[in-house]
Amino acid sequence: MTAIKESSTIQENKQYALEKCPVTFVMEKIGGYWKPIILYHLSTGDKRYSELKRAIPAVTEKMLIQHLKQLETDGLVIREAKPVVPPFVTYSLSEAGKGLLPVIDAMAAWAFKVKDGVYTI
Amino acid sequence: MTAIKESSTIQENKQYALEKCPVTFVMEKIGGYWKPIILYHLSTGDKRYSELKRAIPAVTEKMLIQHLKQLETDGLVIREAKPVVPPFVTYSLSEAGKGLLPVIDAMAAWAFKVKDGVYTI
DNA sequence: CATAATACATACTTTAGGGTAAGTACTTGT
DNA sequence: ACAAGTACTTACCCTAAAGTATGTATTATG
Repeated sequence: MTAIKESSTIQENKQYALEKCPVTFVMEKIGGYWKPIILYHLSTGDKRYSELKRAIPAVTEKMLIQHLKQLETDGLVIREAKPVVPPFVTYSLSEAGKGLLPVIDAMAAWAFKVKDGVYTI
Repeated sequence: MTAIKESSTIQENKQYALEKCPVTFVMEKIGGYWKPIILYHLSTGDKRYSELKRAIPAVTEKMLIQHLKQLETDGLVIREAKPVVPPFVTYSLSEAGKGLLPVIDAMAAWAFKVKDGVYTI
């Protein structure tokens, strides 16, 4: 249990995020490098833990499970475990998680436009 | 100039991002805590540096200027400086930057839905 | 009996990013 | 002569996040 320094700008900010700036609020939930990528891979349907691992080879197991737990805690993904051995766990998007798909889709659309040279960056 | 360790998963990943995952590619450009917030504040029109500072009180000057420079380098914002004293510098979205507005808008729309209780998270 | 498969957990180390504080340049106003 | 305003810059420190490596439970299978 690592104590959080109260004077961290970002941490203090998080308390008031929704009131102050909607984008800040979203960044609390899906900020960080891996979360949007996980959501993107779940957007095409339920995935087992091991399927996500294969779909995102660059992520370490620690990061994957950590972010899945956070996304679950934040109510964006749903974890379902069948009581079998070996374990069978699937992750899927909740309604709130599905509500974020326009964000993910807009990201993908922009990336493809860049790829196609629509924008010169 | 701080050397980047080659063995960082995220750093290595960045080389191949666009090929592998469009969302990863976008996260390279607007990932991090402050960038989407900056874009959000620029979405309503050009802003002077000092206006941005006032609009985002929680950000430190170092972070603000650092991210503005990165966004400029990435071709998402345009910096225009009038050669006057005191300095008069305005930041605005480039075409590519404007292309990201659907992403920002989708974020804001989701946040307001959460606020209105459309989703239970 | 040992290995494989799945879905994690945990201890420890490293690093990238963020925070603090101070300084710079140039001119106008008092 | 000194402060005030604007848009930065730079040096140093600290922490949160990410990476590495190993361990756990359970059962089927050779």
